[in-house]
Amino acid sequence: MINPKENIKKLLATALTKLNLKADIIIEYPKLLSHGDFSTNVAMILAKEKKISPLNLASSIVAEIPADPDIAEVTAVAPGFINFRLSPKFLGECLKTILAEKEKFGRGKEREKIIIEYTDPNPFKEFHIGHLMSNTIGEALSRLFEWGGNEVKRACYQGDVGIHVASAVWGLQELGLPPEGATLAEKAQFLGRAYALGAGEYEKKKSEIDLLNKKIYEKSDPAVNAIYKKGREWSLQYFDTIYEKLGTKFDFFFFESEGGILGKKIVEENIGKVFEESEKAIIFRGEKYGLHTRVFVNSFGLPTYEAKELGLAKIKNELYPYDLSVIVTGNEVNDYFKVLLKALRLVFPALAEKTRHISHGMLRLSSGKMASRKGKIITAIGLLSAMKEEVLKKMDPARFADESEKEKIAEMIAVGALKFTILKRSPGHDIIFNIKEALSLEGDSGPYLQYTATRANSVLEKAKAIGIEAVVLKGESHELPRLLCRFPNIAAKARENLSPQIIVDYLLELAGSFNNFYNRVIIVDESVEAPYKVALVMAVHEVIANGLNILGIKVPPKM
RNA sequence: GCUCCCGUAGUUAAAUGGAUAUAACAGCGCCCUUCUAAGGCGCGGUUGCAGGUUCGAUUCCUGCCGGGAGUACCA
Repeated sequence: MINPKENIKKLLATALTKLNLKADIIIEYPKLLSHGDFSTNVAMILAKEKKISPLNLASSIVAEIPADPDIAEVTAVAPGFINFRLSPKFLGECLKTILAEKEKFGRGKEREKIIIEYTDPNPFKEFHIGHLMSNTIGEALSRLFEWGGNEVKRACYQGDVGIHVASAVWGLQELGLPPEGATLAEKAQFLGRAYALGAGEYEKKKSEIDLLNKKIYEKSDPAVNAIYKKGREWSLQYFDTIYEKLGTKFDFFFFESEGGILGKKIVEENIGKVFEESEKAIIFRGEKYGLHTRVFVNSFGLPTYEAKELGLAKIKNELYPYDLSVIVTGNEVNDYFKVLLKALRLVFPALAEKTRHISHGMLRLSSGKMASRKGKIITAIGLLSAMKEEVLKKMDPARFADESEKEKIAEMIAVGALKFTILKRSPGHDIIFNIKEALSLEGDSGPYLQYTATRANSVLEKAKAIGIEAVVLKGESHELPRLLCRFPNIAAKARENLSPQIIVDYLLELAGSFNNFYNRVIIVDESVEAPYKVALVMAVHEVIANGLNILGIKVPPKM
């Protein structure tokens, strides 16, 4: 199948050459499907330069566009758009392609090596809904890159040393260890309480906790080491159970304790060149570059996050020589990431060139910023089980073989609903998290898309039972095939913009169109149209499944 | 104080400088003897305010108002 977008670009270029015109051709989707399948504003751009009527120029260009079997109609419309309509022949071929390529339909042919760091929870602290955001976005981006044909390595960077850990260990010293026989989840919860206690007292007990921090780095106090080792182990084991639920498998786990040693060395080697000493600390003067000053090694001689990240960049590249390194974090660290990237650019220019920082918005509750140091947090697992409960209420037990199948599907739906809530926003903006709304499984939601897919699935099962096979008898320019054929270009666009939200928007439009069709038309019937209608449904099911796969959302067989 | 981000329907959000600003939720009214009603159909905007650039501004620029984040040893 020829990429229609590229084809149209070529046709336009031919026409422009004939008219002795030159321009960057941008092809976009018209706002309304009724306008056509593709459109360009190239005539309006050129008309501005030449100071002639855009609509007249558009008409002249249209007159020079060669006939093409894939294009049914080209029109010039006010104020100067040129609209293209795909031919039924092309749409028919496209449907055939979907049915032939199935779960590979829409994949790209890129060949980059990409490492993407995300989630980054801190041992000793709760895995909260903020980590869920990072995980969901990072996982979706990973899949998006993979969908493009790239080789992707997933990395998780965990802060196993630092003031937050010292605070938690201090809290454990106060509270004692959790009771024998506590479950992993209970232990994790206990650690969360210990951290909240330590963080809350930090102002008052600063010197104590700072000292503890130093001891943990140096592993100099056996009693502290023992507490630290246990807590770290519980946290990491607990995180593993969460990743399994979320469907993430990391290739690399990095720890601050590793990046710190190398990072500190790099910083020290560059004193005088990039960094300077000030008040017993080693700092980077960001003001020279319109940024602000940040401490890379503190006055205790311990590396801060900035130095650790510097070391990590090098470690990552040695382990896996990448073409692109993506780091996903919350946007509250945007400013210091700018400082960090500037410092990286001065120390390792080649690495900085290949590094991109992507931030997601902050997760906010109606009561304000979610602050784990105040203990006012919603854990990922807590939210997930609340959602699972809502899902179970809606499920009809008669549809499922047994409780375990029902449970399994309920979890797929709960995870899907959560991921969707995060991914439907365009990246970088804050999300006001309304628990009630997140629990709602109607309207634009993950379950809506999953439901649409299962609906399509049961139509297909019915057709199979009766013995109707999917056949693309013809092509037609109705909404559904036109939307379906957009998928490869939509996936490419989402990748270019690093924006899974583009996939979400598209899937909602496709699902809406299918559900409308489903309500209007009886698909499996005795008519001669039936094989074609079944083919359409099959293509819808395939494309929704492929799209949800990119988002990291599973498609339940029924619900 | 300074730097960055944001302000769109009652609410939450869409919209590479383009066509009639797009959805969902909440509200009202319809549609299950049909393949799953977690569905479908119908009914609403001074895009915070004031200027500017442009054939064209939610989008770019300036000022103001309002919200958030960062601003040297946390991340």
